[in-house]
Amino acid sequence: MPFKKRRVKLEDIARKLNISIATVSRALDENPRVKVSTRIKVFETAQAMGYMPNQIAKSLSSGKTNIIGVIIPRYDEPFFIEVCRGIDRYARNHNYKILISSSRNSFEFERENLISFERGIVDGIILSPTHETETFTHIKSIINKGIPVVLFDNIKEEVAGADHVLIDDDKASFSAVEFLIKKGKKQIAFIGGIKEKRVFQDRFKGYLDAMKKYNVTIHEELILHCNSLDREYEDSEIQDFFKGITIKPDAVFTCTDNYGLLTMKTLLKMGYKIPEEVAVIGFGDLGLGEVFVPSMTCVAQPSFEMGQKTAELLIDQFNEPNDIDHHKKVIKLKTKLVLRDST
Amino acid sequence: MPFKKRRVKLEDIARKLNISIATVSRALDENPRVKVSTRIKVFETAQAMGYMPNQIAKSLSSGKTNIIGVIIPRYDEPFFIEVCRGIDRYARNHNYKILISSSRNSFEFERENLISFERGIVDGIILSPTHETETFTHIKSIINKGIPVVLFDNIKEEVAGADHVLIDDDKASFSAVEFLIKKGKKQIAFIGGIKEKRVFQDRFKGYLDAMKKYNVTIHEELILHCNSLDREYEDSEIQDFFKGITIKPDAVFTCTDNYGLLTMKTLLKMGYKIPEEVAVIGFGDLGLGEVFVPSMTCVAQPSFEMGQKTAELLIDQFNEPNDIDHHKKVIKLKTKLVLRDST
DNA sequence: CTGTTAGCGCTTTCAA
DNA sequence: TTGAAAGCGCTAACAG
Repeated sequence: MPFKKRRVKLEDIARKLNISIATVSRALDENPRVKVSTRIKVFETAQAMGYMPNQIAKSLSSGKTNIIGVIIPRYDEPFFIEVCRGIDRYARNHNYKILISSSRNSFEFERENLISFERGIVDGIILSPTHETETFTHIKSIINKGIPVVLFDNIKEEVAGADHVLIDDDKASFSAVEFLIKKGKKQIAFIGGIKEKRVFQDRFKGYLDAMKKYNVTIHEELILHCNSLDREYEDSEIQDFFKGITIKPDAVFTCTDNYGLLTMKTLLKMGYKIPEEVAVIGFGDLGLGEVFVPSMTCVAQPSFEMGQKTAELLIDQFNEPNDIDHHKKVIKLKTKLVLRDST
Repeated sequence: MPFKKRRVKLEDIARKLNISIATVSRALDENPRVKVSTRIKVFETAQAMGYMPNQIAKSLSSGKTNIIGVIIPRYDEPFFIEVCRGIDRYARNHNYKILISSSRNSFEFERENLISFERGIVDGIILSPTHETETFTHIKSIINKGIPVVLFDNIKEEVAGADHVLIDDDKASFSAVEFLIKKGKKQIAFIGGIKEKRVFQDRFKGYLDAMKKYNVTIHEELILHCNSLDREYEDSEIQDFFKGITIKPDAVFTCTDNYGLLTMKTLLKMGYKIPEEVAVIGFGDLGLGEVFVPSMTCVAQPSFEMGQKTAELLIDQFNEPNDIDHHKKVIKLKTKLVLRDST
């Protein structure tokens, strides 16, 4: 147990000033019912004595911690960090801090994190479910206890009582593939992520829909659903894929920035010219696409805004009447295709 | 104020079982002084009633929150995120959570964050000072209050009472530049970051030392200290630099991964062949260097380990005797040069 | 405008 | 082995 010097507390100020603790508390709260002169005296004394309020005591007594719990599937995914940055920005502007936990792509960790938040340390929770998350009772149970929840990104099921923030994955990938088709591409490969993840299912659907709508032949061989949860394996999975195909793709639509970059890397190494022989599109647009040579065309996802929006919805819930039972908003944010040199 | 269903508390369990709150508390604590049979009864009842301890009340009463405060200069720097991941991993394994704040490269924010942590919400603090941070009284003041602090990365001054974790920036860049020199490079450019930042000063020193030691001419023209705190500007700063020089570099040593990538991008666009005409080295090795074509040689910084180490030192401080006054450890972690296609 | 007092939910002596 | 009761530091209802 670390040594802590005894902290100055309200009582100390009160005693020194010969007034009550309550008055000190009110004064520091800038409560107008306190005489200005006392208020000033209190402030000065507090300052002089180096008073620092005890947030824990405040929280216990007020029932509010001003902390927002955030659970993301992983840290090493720029998308999630960017969302966190957005959450943090909005939260701080509204006097909240954020406590981030990673579920490490595991449903079990997700549950544990949620439960640990249930111990009263956060006022509300923002969560992006893992690909493993099939049931939502753990989330519903939290909501039932009256703890506000907002979900974002990978949502498999509507959870009554929780707001959702997402993008239209389906439409976003449809548009991207449509763009490739209109450019005259015929052999369009698809590189997606874990099949269990809703966002990847939707992006795949968008791809299929576009292909069908324009009567472009879909080659099973040109479709890859990456299974990797790890950067390293993604790399070899994609390399193996391209080495194994017999049809030469003239375009590749990929479901993350990283897949897009790895695809470009692999294709360049195999001697393809980008974009002359093959076009590549990434998904996310979290910065790297711009640096790569050639720079990568991307579906831009408004990650920072997504974070801000989730925080906004959560904080709104804090201030809402107690309509826990039927409360639910679904917000779809707009994506756009950012054209660069890879297409 | 969000609606919260009344939570089950110790008192409820106590009443139902006709025992005292104290016994319930002890039972749940697995205190051996409680009869096994009561302990079991308590556990079962708690479970059945859906009891969840109130962490805030526990903290108030125990004086421990089991939360570690982390202050980093920015979120959108993979290095810091990777360090946080390391901190998180170690912390969680030891039953701590982390509360991350960004100082957004501002000394003022750094101070504010620190002060807000001083309100008793964290048991200790891990901090990486911004480039603006010249004085350390804000940190010392925290330490004086008995709150354990560990610093990492950009440390300008020894702060009595705080452990430090860093790498040997000087030596790391010396070795990298030495490597270039031994490869026969003569016109070695240097791209560093904000001059105010200690780590960049050291990396610059390493460059200079290596150049001098091997009697390689240092061309002022080939030296750039980026001033940007923002990704976008870094890009144009580096582009402008290379467009402005009259001496053709045959190697570029850069002080971050991003500078390295931007350098490669710029040089490739200008028609340079990498590594035939010019070699490039990055600093950090946080993943992107591997994907780029050509892949980038990097000074690999053990970021995750750095995070783990800081967390370890902090938690050690929690358990140490109260030798606040003269306590100080400086840990230097090893870097290595990871060779890839850009050299 | 200010003081008294009763909590907030849990831990921890001190007694029994 | 258990219970009673005094805090932890602050808030807020109530009284004056």
